[in-house]
Amino acid sequence: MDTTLRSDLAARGVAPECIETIDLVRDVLARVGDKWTVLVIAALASGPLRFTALHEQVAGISQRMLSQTLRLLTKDGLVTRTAYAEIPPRVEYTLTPLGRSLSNAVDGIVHWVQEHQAEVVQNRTKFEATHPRP
Amino acid sequence: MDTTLRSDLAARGVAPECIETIDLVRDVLARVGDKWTVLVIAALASGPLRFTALHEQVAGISQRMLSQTLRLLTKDGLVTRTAYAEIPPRVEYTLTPLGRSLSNAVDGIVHWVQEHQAEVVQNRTKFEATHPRP
DNA sequence: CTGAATCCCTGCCGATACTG
DNA sequence: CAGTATCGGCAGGGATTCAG
Repeated sequence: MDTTLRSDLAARGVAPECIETIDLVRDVLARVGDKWTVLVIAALASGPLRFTALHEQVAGISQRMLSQTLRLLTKDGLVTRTAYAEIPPRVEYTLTPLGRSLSNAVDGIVHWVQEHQAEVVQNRTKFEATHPRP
Repeated sequence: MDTTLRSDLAARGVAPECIETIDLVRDVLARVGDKWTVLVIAALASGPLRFTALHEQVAGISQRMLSQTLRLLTKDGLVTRTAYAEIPPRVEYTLTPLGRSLSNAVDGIVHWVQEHQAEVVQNRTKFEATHPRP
């Protein structure tokens, strides 16, 4: 846990419950900002999927990362894991209502990108043109 | 640039312009999900600030990271950098309209956290209780 | 099929020191 | 004041192997 920021904020008299919120905001942003989480959520948005299906649907993800991502999502209550006692085993992952609501919040950023994509790309190329990196 | 995902998506026939958007969505999410960007944007939301003021306002950030973060934000056109030819030098950073619009989009996630904070925390503790990690 | 465990490499980021 | 340069730790994540 990032103790540094917490103590820095506390040192300047920020209210504890406010620090908690700031901490969780950063935590959630880091989570949705990681390499795979949003892709997994997006894949689950259209309905429940089992492990292998997810592995196929989310392009390029490794088993390790899929497993880890799903465990974290399950832990936060964004995804439910249902294991059926069969042979071979079958496990289904489903987006919870909480997970859907987060997905909707993330959609806000997706829409922002869709609206401002051209502008950002243009800014980048213009910046590189005026700021030569030798 | 994550070539892997791009080729994986291309291999299954996803439209090129759609891949570009997906790429930029991940890029923006990774940016706002990094350790400092949102804090810097939040600090600039209330008005222009110079380098040192930002360094004091954003708790715990190093000069290196502040400088780097500001350069990336400037490159994308989210922040403008204005240097005054004085001694000692003075540089002001200001959020652009584009930066403000992104800030608003991120607010959606902040609100989500504020609404569902308790639920997430509760889910986590419950998960740890039912999933003992020796 | 659904993972967990291990190895290893890369890149992020903090600390420190230096410049115009 | 406003940065850049350099070094080093360490955590994210990919490939592979093992297990239930």
